[in-house]
Amino acid sequence: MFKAPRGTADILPAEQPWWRYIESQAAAVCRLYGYERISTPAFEDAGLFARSVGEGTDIVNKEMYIFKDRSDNELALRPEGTASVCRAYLEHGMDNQPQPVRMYYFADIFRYERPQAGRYRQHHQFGCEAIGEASPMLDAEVIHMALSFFSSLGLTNFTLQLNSIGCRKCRPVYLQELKKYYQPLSQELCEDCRTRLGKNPLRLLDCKKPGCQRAAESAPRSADYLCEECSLHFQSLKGYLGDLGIKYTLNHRLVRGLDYYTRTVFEIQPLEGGSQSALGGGGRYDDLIGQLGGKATPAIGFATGMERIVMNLKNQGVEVPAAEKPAVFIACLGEAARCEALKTAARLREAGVSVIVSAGDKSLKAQLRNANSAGAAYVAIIGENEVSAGTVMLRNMQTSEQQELQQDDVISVLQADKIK
RNA sequence: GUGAGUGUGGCCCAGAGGCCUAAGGCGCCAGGUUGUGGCCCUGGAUAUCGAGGGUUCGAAUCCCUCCACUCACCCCA
Repeated sequence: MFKAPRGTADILPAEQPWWRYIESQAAAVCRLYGYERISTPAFEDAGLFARSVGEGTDIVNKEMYIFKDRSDNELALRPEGTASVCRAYLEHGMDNQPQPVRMYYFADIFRYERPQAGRYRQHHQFGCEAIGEASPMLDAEVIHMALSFFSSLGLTNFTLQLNSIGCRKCRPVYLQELKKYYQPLSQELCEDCRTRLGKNPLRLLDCKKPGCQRAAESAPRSADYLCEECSLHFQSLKGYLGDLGIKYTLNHRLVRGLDYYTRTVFEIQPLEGGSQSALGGGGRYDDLIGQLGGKATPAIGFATGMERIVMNLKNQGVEVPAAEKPAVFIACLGEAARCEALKTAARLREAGVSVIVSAGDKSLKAQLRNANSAGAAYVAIIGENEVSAGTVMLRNMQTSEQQELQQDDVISVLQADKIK
């Protein structure tokens, strides 16, 4: 027997209400903020991710699904969403549109990792990007949007972690300081961190090993080394957030694992969370479009993992709208009735009524049982009597009342009961 | 990649060497008189006890190998 590949999951009908709920809330929030949907391919030129996410990151190093197609193109299933949106921005000359261009997406994301709670090899992200404007207003907008999305879902108990990691100008200075600080401590660091010290010192800060944690405590903070512009940007962002009544926690150890981030980085974490805590995260990536061959174009984005949202909704006992039940279940007895059932169903559906037709050859009792477990509001019974009279027996499953009706009267009864 | 735990019908699970030709619950199917659901009652189907090998007179139960899943680390959504 075949099984879904490791780290992938079927989202069964019973799970769909959560997904529908999340998707519709997301789309509603995006409408409120003027973001338009974009869909990009599930795979791209592998180089796109190597160049944007960064050669030194775990995502590119060990988590990408890379493959060659039959023409020897090196492709990768997307390990994140931002790179593709930026590629599309450039490819379609969106820099000619009024800036910033605001877009959102739902995307399947693929990363070759060992699965565990809240982590999958294929997962789904909802994200948004605002490309073409450097103002901290936009940072505030994206953060506000992310938070109001979670609130609109009914999630409480999460925090906003905020940091600024500077830009091309000031970050090198900071990294020097960081190295200077860590060098003498290198004996106390874990093996990974010792290599990070040379390759990607920012990552030293979010190592969870106790020794490294201690070292990180009193490490220099990026926010203290920002250049004039970055500092101003960060100050105004904090000001805007304050004005909007958004509470945040400054977290100098929040650095994020993708290389393209500049200035603002943020993460949203549930208060009582397992280890895969991040509900969502994002930040500014002012150099990325340039790195991909466009002109210098500032941008900021945010993404959230839908599986983790579902997890949190369940943990917090949030109720989501139930799946719609069929309005009418048609039960039929005998060959002549079967034909009549199909015709009746067609008529009802034309009127916009949802109908399940009982198929096969079951007893009326069995058909009613099926109707009950389908949650149908009404059952239309068509047997020999009804066929010859040209009627149906319409049974209200709630009240157990039933009446024999002319075909044409069925719809008006349903409408009177506001059933669709 | 590393470490730990688990693997019994569609699902939850009992079972700890012979009483297991594997229990129970949920679900599914059928019946409880002729064309009527939800509750209740009765009956039924569905398990080569993850796979392979070994120990033993005898293994779901012990040992080995493999596989899968879960959780954790790394990192993140």
